[in-house]
Amino acid sequence: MEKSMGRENRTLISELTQGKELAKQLSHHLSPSSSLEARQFLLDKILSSYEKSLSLLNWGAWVADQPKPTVGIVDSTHSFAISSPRSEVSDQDCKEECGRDVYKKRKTQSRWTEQVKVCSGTGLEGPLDDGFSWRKYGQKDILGANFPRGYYRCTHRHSQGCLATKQVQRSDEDRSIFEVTYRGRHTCNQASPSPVASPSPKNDFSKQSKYHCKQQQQQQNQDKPKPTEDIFVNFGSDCVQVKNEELGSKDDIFPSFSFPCTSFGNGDEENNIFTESMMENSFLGSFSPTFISPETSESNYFSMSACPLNSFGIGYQNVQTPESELTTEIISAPTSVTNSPIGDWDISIEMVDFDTTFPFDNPDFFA
DNA sequence: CTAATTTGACCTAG
DNA sequence: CTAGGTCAAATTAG
Repeated sequence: MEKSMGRENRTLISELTQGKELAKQLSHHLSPSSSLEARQFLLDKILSSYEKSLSLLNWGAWVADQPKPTVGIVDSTHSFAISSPRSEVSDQDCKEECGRDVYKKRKTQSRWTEQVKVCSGTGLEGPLDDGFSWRKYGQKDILGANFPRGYYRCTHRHSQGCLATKQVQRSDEDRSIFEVTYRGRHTCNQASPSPVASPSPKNDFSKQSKYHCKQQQQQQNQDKPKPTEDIFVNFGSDCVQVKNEELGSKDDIFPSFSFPCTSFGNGDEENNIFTESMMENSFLGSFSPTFISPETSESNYFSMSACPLNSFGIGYQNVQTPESELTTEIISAPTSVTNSPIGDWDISIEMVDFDTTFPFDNPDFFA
């Protein structure tokens, strides 16, 4: 256990350090003479670093019961976690017995939205698989939306009382955009949430091999008869955007994260073993840490940290939220990444204790 | 056979 | 009252 923690810490430090240096690089490029691309590139890298770091903090620190008030994201995340700490847990208990109580709690549950864009355009789209087993329990036509919304809950709801649920809906006009809203956290012990390392036993898609399998259940529209075959989507061009939202609160605006999993540049690599399974464990603040087994968590860390890595800024375009209707109150600060990221991330930076003493020349990075 | 999905009824919040 | 979310019986898939 400590081993993984150590590794994690190192990764964290490494990421932060990198972010710091990148920021310095960026400062060099602030002069108008610098190329915009260079700046974009740096920005993207910085964001990626922070994102990764934050995620690590989320899991590692929190599980270890260490309410680090570090960064904005963490903070905001944390807040929803505590917004209904025991209610979620007790709910599950009560749920079985009290039955209809669910409706009430619905409101208090933390949730966050992940926007998945599949740029493949091959016609076969499917939401990314987050590594958990979901079971569809409902579908609803949503007002103003052309596509129905699918409701999923964790398969282990009964066996382990896992309350995690998610909703999947795809954008009206942009069929390539899926909005996945997660609710609650997984309290179950899933075999191997990270398909990257080990494919889940039940879904053994050998054809999807090394790539992260997105054998997501078909949460589809009725035009598609049976997408069972391959919902395999071309990864090279997936973009995932994650938004955190706390119900009712708007001050913890944490801008959406963009994970340009675009393999960009180097053509088709298999390098992009990305998954969008990151947010899974972000909200465990309120749950007993026991539900995560060391090994499980470890693999989680892995898949998560793998994601934003190759985000080279150049080919990057922010998958901004379709101005249409992104469900409720999704924080609309999507352009932050390209437009004014620093501003939004400002808090993060200072809280992380940016070391301003570092000399402005780092040979390490840049080009 | 078991497990997952479908689908309309039901329930709640706004 | 309406829209969104969930339940649960019926159906389908593995």
